[in-house]
Amino acid sequence: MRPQPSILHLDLDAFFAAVEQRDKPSLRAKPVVVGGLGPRGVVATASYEARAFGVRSAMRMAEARARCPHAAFLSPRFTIYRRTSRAVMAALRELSPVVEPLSLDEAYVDLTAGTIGDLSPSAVESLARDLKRTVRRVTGGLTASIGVGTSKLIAKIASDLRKPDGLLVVTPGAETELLSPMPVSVIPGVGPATAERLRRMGVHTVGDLGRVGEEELVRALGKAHGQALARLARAGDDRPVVAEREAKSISVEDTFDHDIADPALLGVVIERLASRVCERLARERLSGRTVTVKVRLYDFTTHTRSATLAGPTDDDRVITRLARRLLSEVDTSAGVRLLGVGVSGLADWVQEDLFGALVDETDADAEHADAEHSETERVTSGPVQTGPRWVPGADVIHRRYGAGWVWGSGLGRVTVRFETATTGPGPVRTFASDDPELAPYSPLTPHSPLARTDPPPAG
DNA sequence: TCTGGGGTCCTAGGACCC
DNA sequence: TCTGGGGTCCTAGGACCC
Repeated sequence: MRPQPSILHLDLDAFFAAVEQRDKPSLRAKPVVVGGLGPRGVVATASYEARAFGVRSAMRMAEARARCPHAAFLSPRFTIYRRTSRAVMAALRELSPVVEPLSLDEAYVDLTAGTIGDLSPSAVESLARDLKRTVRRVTGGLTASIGVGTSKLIAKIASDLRKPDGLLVVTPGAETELLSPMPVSVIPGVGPATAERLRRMGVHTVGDLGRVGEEELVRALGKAHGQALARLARAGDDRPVVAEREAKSISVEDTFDHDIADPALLGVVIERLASRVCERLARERLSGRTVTVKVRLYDFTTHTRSATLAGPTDDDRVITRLARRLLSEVDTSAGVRLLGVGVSGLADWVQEDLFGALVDETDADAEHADAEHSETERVTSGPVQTGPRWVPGADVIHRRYGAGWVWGSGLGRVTVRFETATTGPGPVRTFASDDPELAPYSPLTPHSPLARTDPPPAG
């Protein structure tokens, strides 16, 4: 536990709906519901005026319409929300560089990392008041709720307690008193399933939870969850605020207005989803090793199928082909409600089509290449850079495969094909990962013709 | 016409290696 | 050949969050 209330949690009130009300004055003080407008849409955010009619996040849109027919129903404009969110996050970074966004409308700030000298409760409260004014200014009028305390748990619960447009600083030492009468569901991580299990153990409040032994919680909820809850229940939370967490996966999914059973149509859809994932990979200069297909059937049962390549890729053809194969492993004949494609095992390189040659049906060495990248073969220990590239000034395309060698780990092999535009594919050669002949092609070698593929910046 | 879309983290079993 | 433990990786599913 920290000695001072130095963790701040900020939450923008009814964020999506508030942005819409800001941009469309006619909607101000009126019920606004933002979410999917299709037959299977759900509510993303309801303005407080709509909440008065019982409209809630994650509620089916049909039900929201029934409860509040006169509300404005809007589909989300994420580009605008992102822009507004960036302005708020920038304002938070003025307080302290250690800002951990949890979503577009929420973030933690570690005030000890900033230049604020006085972290007494009264000083922090006045700082938070200023911050609310700043948020209002940089967002064009949006309100935020702020909680401050000695831990993430306390700060988050505190910001919830005074919503909307609220502010609560929890004095050090007052944490247990605040928490113990509250229902266990206030603890982030205690959802319906956990709450039900706890209820059956006779645990309703955080106070009850604090009286249960850790061993019993671990037995009931598993090691990680049990241990975490045992600590949190006693307000023992020393989790740090972590700025700049790297993405672990990228995914795209679509729920269809009507179930799809036609295999040809499903094939088209999976290709489109794979392409969208690849666009995002390219935009964020990432590539990944594991492709996952998600299939939600007509009855809401959900299945995933995944496969891991020997090395990372962002190649549309490779990902699409794999996604199609994974989809074929699921029985979709009774109708599919949702399809998704995701990529994980992300590598932080500008990646090109690893194993791209495999999808080239005219590839004379396809068989060889297939053996080379057998999906069960484990060769990669780190990011690799691969793919066909033009070498400036030379009439040659190099394709490189393999793994580990970029880091000199010696775990993998590297296969290089030399092709020329006039003679077509040349022989494939396999090198040991540490073969000095490869050095000129390493992305880590300065001036390597293969090190970068993007054009130099203009001007 | 019940139940979005984007994520994170955990668990459990099996493969595989030492 | 058997037993066995530890560690890591992979896969599938589930809980949870906003």
